[in-house]
Parts: sequence; structure tokens; C-alpha cells
Amino acid sequence: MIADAIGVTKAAVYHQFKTKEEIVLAAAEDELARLEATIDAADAMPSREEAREALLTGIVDLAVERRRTVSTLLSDPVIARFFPEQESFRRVMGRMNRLLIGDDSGPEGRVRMAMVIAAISGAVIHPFTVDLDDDTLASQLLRLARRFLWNT
Amino acid sequence: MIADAIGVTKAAVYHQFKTKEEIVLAAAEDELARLEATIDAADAMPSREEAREALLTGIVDLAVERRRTVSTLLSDPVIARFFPEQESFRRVMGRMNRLLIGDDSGPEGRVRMAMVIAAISGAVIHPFTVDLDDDTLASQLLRLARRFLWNT
Amino acid sequence: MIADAIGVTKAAVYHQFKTKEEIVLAAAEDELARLEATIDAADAMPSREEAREALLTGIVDLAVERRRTVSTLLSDPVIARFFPEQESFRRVMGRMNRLLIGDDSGPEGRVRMAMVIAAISGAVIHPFTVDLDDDTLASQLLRLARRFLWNT
Amino acid sequence: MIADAIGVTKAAVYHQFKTKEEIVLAAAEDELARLEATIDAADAMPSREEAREALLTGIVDLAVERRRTVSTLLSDPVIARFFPEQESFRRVMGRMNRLLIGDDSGPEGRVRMAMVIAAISGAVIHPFTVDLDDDTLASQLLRLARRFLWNT
DNA sequence: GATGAATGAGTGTTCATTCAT
DNA sequence: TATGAATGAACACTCATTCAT
Repeated sequence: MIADAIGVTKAAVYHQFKTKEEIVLAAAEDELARLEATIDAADAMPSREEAREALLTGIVDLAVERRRTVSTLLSDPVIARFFPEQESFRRVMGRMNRLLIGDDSGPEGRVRMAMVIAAISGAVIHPFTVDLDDDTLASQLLRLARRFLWNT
Repeated sequence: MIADAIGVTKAAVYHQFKTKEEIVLAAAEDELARLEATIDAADAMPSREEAREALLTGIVDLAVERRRTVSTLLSDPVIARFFPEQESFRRVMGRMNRLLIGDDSGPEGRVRMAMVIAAISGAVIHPFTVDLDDDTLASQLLRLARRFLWNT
Repeated sequence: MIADAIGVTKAAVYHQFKTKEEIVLAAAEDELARLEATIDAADAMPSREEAREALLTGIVDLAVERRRTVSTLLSDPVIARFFPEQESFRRVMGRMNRLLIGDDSGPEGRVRMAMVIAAISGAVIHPFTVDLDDDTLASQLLRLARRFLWNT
Repeated sequence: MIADAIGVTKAAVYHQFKTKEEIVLAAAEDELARLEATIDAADAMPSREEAREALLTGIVDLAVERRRTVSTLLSDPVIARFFPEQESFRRVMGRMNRLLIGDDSGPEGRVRMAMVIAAISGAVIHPFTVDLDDDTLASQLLRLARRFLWNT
């Protein structure tokens, strides 16, 4: 499908990537880089509150904007298996944790972070929300995350 | 796989269901029936508050308990395409809507319902929450839903 | 190639054999059955000398007659890997050993047996002997084996 | 595999050899040169008997020593097809013939030569003899060849 | 109701080769 | 001399489906 979609032969794709897994992983790394850029931008903010706010907005925007790719990636078994062990992935998740819920984020905090990320990606790919336009979806996601994380 | 799992031949399965889609749809109807039973139970409650509470708990329990099936079903393209048009599905969703957010649920209310359902199913299948035990997951899901729906 | 040669689709072949290895093994078992039939016939001979003689002739005839199949099988990596462990194979080799070089066949005897079998199959598939007609090849092989095994 | 093994790209190999066949043929010529050197050494012997003996030992040593290469080459279809027509190959085979079985080697003699070569190479590559150590294999091969060629 | 046999259309991958640079 | 990118053709295998029995 990939080869057909970009109009080359399968063998040409296999010249660039050794296995199918490599293709999936490359796509995921690309998406991860986008997320890290968002974190960098948030980090540059003057106050903690502004940084938090910017990050959450950035995450939601990213998820909504890149809906299809994110959705495909998140339901891919290769990602589920290999990504949690990847250094790059752990680093980005660590930075997100610290910014969103603080250095003192104990197990409870981490669980809440995981829940929010899961909820965001779930909502972004879920059939029930498929008809929602991007703005509505983004604003609802922000509300949901704020209520759950900080009760605001 | 299905045929092997129940110990008959593929052809025997094709005698009962005309296509693979039919099998998926049948499995989904089964899951939907479980949900409707939960709604029936909630409806039998004496007060509105108790009904709401029972329904939300029931939904979360169902999602957590039947994690694997629900997750498989929700990431199936057949479901995404055909289910929203199914009468049975619309009926159950309507009853859920009315119970959870009231008869006057305008478009805003329905969007919020959809978000909660999406968040619950997203969290249930998401890789980040895969290690959470059922109790933790259920209690976090309840908290998330209550905050977002009723800000409690 | 197999599917094309017998004029069916690949999938039809995969309906009968689960893997390519199974096909190779099945072909090998078939050839082995031929060899065992030859041993049975030799065993029915009245004297030891006649039995020996009949077996050697039988082996050589088989190798020459079924040249192409035997040659293909012998250069197949699957055979080299899995056949020596197969019960059927060990049984047939054991019977051959006992008939050709006797119950007292020590390590020296077994090595000689192996050499003769190897020489026969080598000669049968070797490019240098590819133009020899079946009769010439068979008589030379008999001579070689007799000289080496019994010095006659 | 070849390109990887020598640490260059495939295209670099294709700059030196026009086809895969040419590579195989070049490897074979290399092996043939070794054989001719062995014949040269034998030819330098004072007596005919010593020359014969030296040649046979030399051939067997070569086959055993270079087991893997010889085996690969001998089971290669390109070799079977093109080598018998090659001038270099015919020259070396002619010299071997004359030394091993004499100038008067009629068709019978040539057939016997071919059989011995085939038996040697067969034994060297055959699965049954794969566990034999080099010394055992060499001495058995010498014995087999002597018995068949000269009945000694 | 069920089975065995078959099929078309894929998928993931390798291999020998070509060619512009 | 060498490289990177590409290709056609194969190969081992799976999947959803059909059909005669």
C-alpha cells in the first residue's frame, strides 16, 4: 500500500527501510519530534503557569491536527511493543511529566498524566467524535484535561 | 483464527455468517446488549442521582472488565463505518444520553457525552494505561468522567 | 514453481502443506519409502550374500533411476537439517548398515557405509558424470562400492 | 551477501563483474588454478608411481581442505552448465587423466576418472560425512580412490 | 449444518540487475 | 572506481471468500 501510494515499487521502499517495523518507527519518531518541539516552546515561557498552559494547548492541537497519523500509530502493535523502551520516547515523556504535574509527581501524578494522554488520543480517534470539527474537539479536550489535572 | 478457536472449519463459520463484517457486527451487538442491561439496571433506581451514578459506574466497569473485546471492537474499521447508522446503537446511545445528561441535552451535552465515552474507551485500550490494574483504572475513569460531566 | 508446475494456485498448495519444509519432507519420506521397499526385498533373499548383493544393486538402481529427485533432495538444506533426527530415517539407515556390513559394524564400518552412500549420490549428481547413460553409471557405481566395501 | 562480506556496495561488485555468473566462474577458475598447481608439483616427481601417488593425495587434500568452497561450487548450476566447455577446465582435466590413468586412457579410463572425482566431491559435501574430521575423510577417500582406480 | 479443496488478491521480503551521478 | 536509488520478478505465506459434495 505504501509503495503504491507514493508511486514507486515495493523494492524501492525496501531500499530505504530494511523492514516494515523500521517504517513505522520512523513515522513515530517524526511525530515524537513534533511533540518535543512543542515542549521546547513551552519551556521557553516566562512562568510555570504559562508553560503548563502552552504545553497542554500544544499537545491538544498536535493530536487534533495530526489526527489520522496519531490514530494509526497508536493502534499499531509495533509501537505498543517497542516504543516504551526507546530512549527518545522516555525522555519526551519525562519532560512532559515534569512540566504538567511537577517534579514531585509521585505514582498518582503519573497515573493521571497517562490517563489524560490516553483520553486525548482516545477522543481523537474514537468513532463517536469523528464528526466533531477540529475546534470543538480541541476546546473540549482542553476542558477535560484541565478539569482532571488541575480541577480548573 | 475464529474457526480454529472454536474448533470448526472456516466454511462452517461461513455457513452462519455471510461475511467477516457480519461476525464483527454480531460481536458488537453482543457487547451493546451488555450495555443496555446496565442501563436497564440504572433505570430501576429510585432517584435520578442514584441512576446516573449507577450508570456511570456500570459503563466504566463494563469497559474495564471487557477491556480486550471492547478495545478490539473500537479499533475495528467496520464498527466505525456501520455502527453509527444501526438502529440498536442509536437507541442505546439515546437512553444513555438522557440518563447521564438529561432530557434537555442540547448539542453541547451530546458532545460532552461523546467525549466521555471516547475518553473511557481510549484509556481502556491505550498503551500507556495497559499496566494499570483494573481497580486503579476504574477509579481514575470515574473521577475523570465525574469532573468533566458534572464537575464533582 | 511447484504450483505453476502442477497448474494450481500457490494457495491451493498451501492448503495441503502448511510450509515449504513440509513439502520437502514429504518428498523425502516418499523417496525413503522406496529405499525401505528395496531393503525389504533384499531381506527376503535366502542367503546373506544374495541379500547384500540385492541391496547394493537396489540402492544403485534407485539412485540412478531417480537421479533428479535424489539430487535435489540431497542438496536441500531442510533435509540436511531435519532428516538425521527423523525416526524413519534412522531406522532405514540402521537396516542398511546391518545388511551391508553386518551386526558387528564398528565405527570403521559405519564410516565406510557413509562414504559409499556419499560416493553414490555424489556420482549421481555430479556434473562430470551427467552425460553417462544410466547403465554405465550403475555398473561403475556397483564396481566402486564392491571394491571399497568388500574388496571384490 | 558478497558485497556485504567485502564491505562495498553491490554496484561496486557489478563494476568488476558483469553478472553473477562471472563471479562464480572466477571463483571456480581460482580453485582450478590450485588444482593445476597440484598437478605441476606431481609432474615434477622423478617416477610415474610417485607422481600418481602425489597427485591423488594432492587432489584429496585440496577437496578436504577447501571443503566449503568446493562444495558450493560443485552444487552450482552455472558450473555444471558452463565449465565443461571452458578451455582451462578441459586442459586441467586432460592432464589429470594422463597422469592418473595413462596416455592410453580410452573411454573406460575416462569414465573411471570421472567417477573418482565425483565420488570424492560427493563425499566431501554429503550430509552423512559432514561430521567426519578432515583426516579420517582424507584417508578414506584415498583408500576408495586407490581401490577403484588401481585395486590396491 | 459441515467439510475439503480451491482461489484472487494481497503482504513482507529478497535477489540480480541497471543507471545516473 | 564507486555510490545511491531504483526496478522486475520472484518467493513464502495469509486472508476472505466460494463452491461442490
